[in-house]
Amino acid sequence: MGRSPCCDKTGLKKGPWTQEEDLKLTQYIQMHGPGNWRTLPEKAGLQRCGKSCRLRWTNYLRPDIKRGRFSFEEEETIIQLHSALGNKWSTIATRLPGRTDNEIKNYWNTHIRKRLIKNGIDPVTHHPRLNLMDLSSILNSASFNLSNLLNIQTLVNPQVLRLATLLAASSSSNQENKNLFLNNQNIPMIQNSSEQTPSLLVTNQLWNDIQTPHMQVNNSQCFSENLVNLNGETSQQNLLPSYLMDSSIILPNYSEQITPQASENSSFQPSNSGNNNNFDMDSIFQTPISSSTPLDSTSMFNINGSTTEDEIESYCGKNFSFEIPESLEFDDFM
DNA sequence: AAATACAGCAACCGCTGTTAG
DNA sequence: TCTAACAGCGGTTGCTGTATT
Repeated sequence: MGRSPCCDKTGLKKGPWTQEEDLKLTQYIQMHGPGNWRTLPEKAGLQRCGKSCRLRWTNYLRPDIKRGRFSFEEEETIIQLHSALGNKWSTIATRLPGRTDNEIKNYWNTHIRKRLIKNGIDPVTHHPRLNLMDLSSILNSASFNLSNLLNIQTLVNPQVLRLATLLAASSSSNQENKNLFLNNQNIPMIQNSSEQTPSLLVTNQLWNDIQTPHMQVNNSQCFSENLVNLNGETSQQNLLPSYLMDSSIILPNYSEQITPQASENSSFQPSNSGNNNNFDMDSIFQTPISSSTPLDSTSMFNINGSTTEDEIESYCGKNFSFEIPESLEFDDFM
């Protein structure tokens, strides 16, 4: 140990650089080249620590630095690389000539990240985000029997059911439920966020949404996008995470089955219209404005472990949250 | 016009890995 | 092999300009 920051030395200046300091540093490096940062300040006549000089040079004064607004191509590259690499800003910077890691990091945090969040995209995983109010706690309850839920597939939308089983398996300590889930659904367990395989989900639609944040998501079509991979190939895919997908499940056309009566009823309950196979997505994926129970961020299940209030609010948005009345008894379904 | 909130960004902090003596 | 300095990296802070009330 015993490594105290060089800036701890008394008499060394901190804070914003002046033009005079920039000039001194630039002139010195032009004559002697960068490096030897420890001795550089004294030789250059600067009351700065070497680290501060190095940062000033690498992030601002270097002649090959490109300043100004990020282009479409640059922003697209950042999103793609971040999707694959995560917060490896220095690595990302090597793919953007003239841009520093610090500049890219700042641009990500102040622009791209916010817009992704606003549009319901997790800036960490680059997947659409889901907030399932209280569902996980219900599924975690001791009285909850997963096998019963798995038997109501004719009543409930298969994808919703799938999500429910996923949550049950990922959050429950009940190994029996986990095994049951795996055997019935044949999809991988949700991964720890730190172990996630880097994903690449940059879409034309996403770019449009970033540019014009007015995304109106239809529940029945919000996950169908034109995907563009690094090779420039385009394909029609579902934006749901792979663990929520199952080619064996044929999704009904909800847009043709929604009835005004059902849409007005935001409670999670089966339709009484005779055909129980018809399930109203709107009745599930809606948080009624008139709800007397305000959304409680602490009760929202967050797959990706995001923490900030504004993110929670944004992700929940109007797109993908639903309310389950406290009075709901799953046994009533059976 | 003043106060406040917000956004953007430069700079700092602290940690880790590398290198030289 | 050990130690200290260097260099790099990612996260965070705080200043400044702008927008809003």
